[in-house]
Amino acid sequence: MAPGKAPILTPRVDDFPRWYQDVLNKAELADNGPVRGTMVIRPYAYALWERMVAEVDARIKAAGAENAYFPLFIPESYFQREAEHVEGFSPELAVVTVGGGKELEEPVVVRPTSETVIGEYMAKWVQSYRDLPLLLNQWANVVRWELRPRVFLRTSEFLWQEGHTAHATEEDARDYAEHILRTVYRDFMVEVLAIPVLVGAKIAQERFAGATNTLTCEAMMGDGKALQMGTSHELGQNFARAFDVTFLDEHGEQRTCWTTSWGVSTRMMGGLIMAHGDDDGLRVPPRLAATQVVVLVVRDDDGSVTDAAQRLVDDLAHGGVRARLDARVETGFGRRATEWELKGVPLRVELGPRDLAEGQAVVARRDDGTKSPVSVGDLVGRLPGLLDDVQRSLLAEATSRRDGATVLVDSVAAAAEAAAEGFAVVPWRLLDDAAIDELGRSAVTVRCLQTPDGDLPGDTPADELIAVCARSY
RNA sequence: CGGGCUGUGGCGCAGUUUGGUUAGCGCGCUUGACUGGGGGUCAAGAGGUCGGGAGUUCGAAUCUCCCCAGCCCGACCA
Repeated sequence: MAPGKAPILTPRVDDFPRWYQDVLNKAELADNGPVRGTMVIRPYAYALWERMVAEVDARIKAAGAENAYFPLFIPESYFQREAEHVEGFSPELAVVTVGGGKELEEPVVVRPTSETVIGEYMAKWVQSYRDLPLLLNQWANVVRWELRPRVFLRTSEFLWQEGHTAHATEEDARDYAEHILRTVYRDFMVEVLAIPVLVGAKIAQERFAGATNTLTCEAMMGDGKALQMGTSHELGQNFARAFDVTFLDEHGEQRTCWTTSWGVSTRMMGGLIMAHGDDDGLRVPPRLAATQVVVLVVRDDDGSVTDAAQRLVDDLAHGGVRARLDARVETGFGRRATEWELKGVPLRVELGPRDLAEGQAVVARRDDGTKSPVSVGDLVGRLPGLLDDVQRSLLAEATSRRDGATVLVDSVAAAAEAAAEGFAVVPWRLLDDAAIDELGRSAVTVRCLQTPDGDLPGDTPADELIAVCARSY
């Protein structure tokens, strides 16, 4: 940005939430919906979401689950069947009481999550141990009425994927919940989103309503606060009992299933923005980017530059690069460059008459802002490698920022202080209920429990675990 | 639910205290010219039930009353 010019976005250090809002607007990502707490996802953001869906969906399928679709409307009575589930969700339910102009005999809940309906059908479909495991997933919208909405992070309606599985044994269910967390969620977040995430278990107070164990992927945002990016739950036999999901085992014994559920949502869009965004806007990691390279025609007097740029885009596309042409020469160069930076396109190729005469183009990296000339003939060969560099550098930057803002402490007071700026890691045995209350007074919560080497707790004794504490979204 | 604040072109705001001709400004938008390697310059335009209703007044964005919406803080929360 030219010195002396007013910044396009509120600088992050001045007001991070304001910056976030500015990015949503200026990068044309989303608008608020007409009903409080709802959002409109604009095309550029939706294209990113579609990329997330494609990547996550492929991993879910690789984990053996199949897609299905269950209804948006759920009989209210279903929610009554699992005590903790009702208690947890009733404050945020949207309930339909009128249909077709008539008062409904039984009110209908707009799904906040689908354990209950899916449980009902699992009970029908699972009869024998041969039907297990039953591995289902659905892509859907859900509604949870929110009092403090924030676009992408907490909205009353959001898009997500919810997996629901039934297993013959507790061990099998536990393994699968862990498998999803590691090979679907963590892998996607680290490898595609370039966001380093901590895997861990939620403490009892933070568990999903009705779960026996909740596993989580926690990321650190640019302001040091934590964001829960995805969760995978062991539901024990709570829902299986409530919905009578049972089977005959190989010995002819009637047994109750063990179920899991797991989800990631459009909240990841918020995570993407806040983990990688800088004062110039969004920075999209290349593996996620719907547009990896924008070829920008700087100026064109006779059409020759645009022709060359179009050929380049075609060649890149043939080489498997998601490239896009910007030949809007009637719009100033600076404006267009700024626009693509706001949108975080990883690489920008600038092509003008001057370049064309010299047989080169200028390649600008969004991650570090550097520009370098590359001969036109080399572009198709070199850009894929550059995209890999950008991908790596975004992950490296996010990782070192997180590690730099993570402090090991050995007292509750020190944890509260450290968590004001980032993550505080404290021995779990130091945190009794009173300590958790004390942290809460500084808006600090236990984000997850881990083994000392940063893995899921598994069977590790509780007094050997560490607690990651932070403020959170 | 309690306390505080705000509603004025698409967005952000001034004007309200002390009522007074035609309601301004920045950004954005449209058209044109010159431009063009970082939101370029100049010119000409479009766009308004001043949140809604009632009242006071010769006259209301401005004063009074009622209502609505949103924001912040508290309380409550996967």
